[in-house]
Amino acid sequence: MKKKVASVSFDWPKGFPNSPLDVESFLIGSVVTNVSRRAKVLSIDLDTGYTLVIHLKMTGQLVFRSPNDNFGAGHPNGSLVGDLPDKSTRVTIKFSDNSTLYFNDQRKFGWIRLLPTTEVPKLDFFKKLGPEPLPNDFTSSIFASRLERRRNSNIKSVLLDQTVVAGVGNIYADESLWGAKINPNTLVRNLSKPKMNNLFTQLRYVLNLAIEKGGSTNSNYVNIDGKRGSYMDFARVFRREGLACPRCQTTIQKTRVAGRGTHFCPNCQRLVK
DNA sequence: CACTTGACCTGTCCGC
DNA sequence: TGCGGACAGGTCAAGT
Repeated sequence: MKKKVASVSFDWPKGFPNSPLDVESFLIGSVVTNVSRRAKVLSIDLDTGYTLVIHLKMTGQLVFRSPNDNFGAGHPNGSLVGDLPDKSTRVTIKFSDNSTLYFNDQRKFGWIRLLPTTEVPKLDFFKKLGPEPLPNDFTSSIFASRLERRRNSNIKSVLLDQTVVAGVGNIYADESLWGAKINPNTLVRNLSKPKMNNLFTQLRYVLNLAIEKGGSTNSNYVNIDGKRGSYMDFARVFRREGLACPRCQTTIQKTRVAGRGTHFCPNCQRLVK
């Protein structure tokens, strides 16, 4: 159904950084023409030639409700998110059919920008962004050559580098390194070609599994219906420190690599120099 | 230039 | 029970 913006409210000036001052007059009356994703960024195109660009960061939520929806916590279809707006709601966009889009963000790291559609690809982030990992034209040799751009860094931080490959975050970095039996501290220059190929396969496996499971609700993440994702139930190392490695039963450890919590099996994922 | 660290924010958990 | 501090994850600015 056609979604036409009827009203916009936001309690939080930083929610629209670098956007036209009069966000409301730009948005009201505009009609959504397309919704897309690139890396961890969402884009909602409008028929006015403007686009809402959204990043949820860690605790952001984008939840859509129709007037008759009842997805509250006590409901059989219960979601992580109850009645909205709640105290983490930063932006509310109401449509002419009385449906509503809520942008919630507990920690306020996320943002929404309103930009001319033609300006979106010119954002520095998009210009530097690496390829999407899942399309068929992304091959293991392309992956390997992009890793080589940072030969002297540890593989964990390179996986997290959005200019190398788009969209890989902390959870799926740890999970794919476990799958490929690679220690997170391994320098890229010490990774053999077979290991890189293995990592390529494991990364795509983990991402596809996560999509199938609706993502990872480590804390706040929910889908557009406000429902949590279940990948964490299938995680093999992430947040499983102190538990047995599913492959060899060795106790999983947690350390810090690239400034992030990092989980690995000290037996399966030995450091190769 | 390549690479690492700190800031951004708030809620939760842990120890005293 | 209260309170301080560590911690969580994604990106960018600032530092080495």
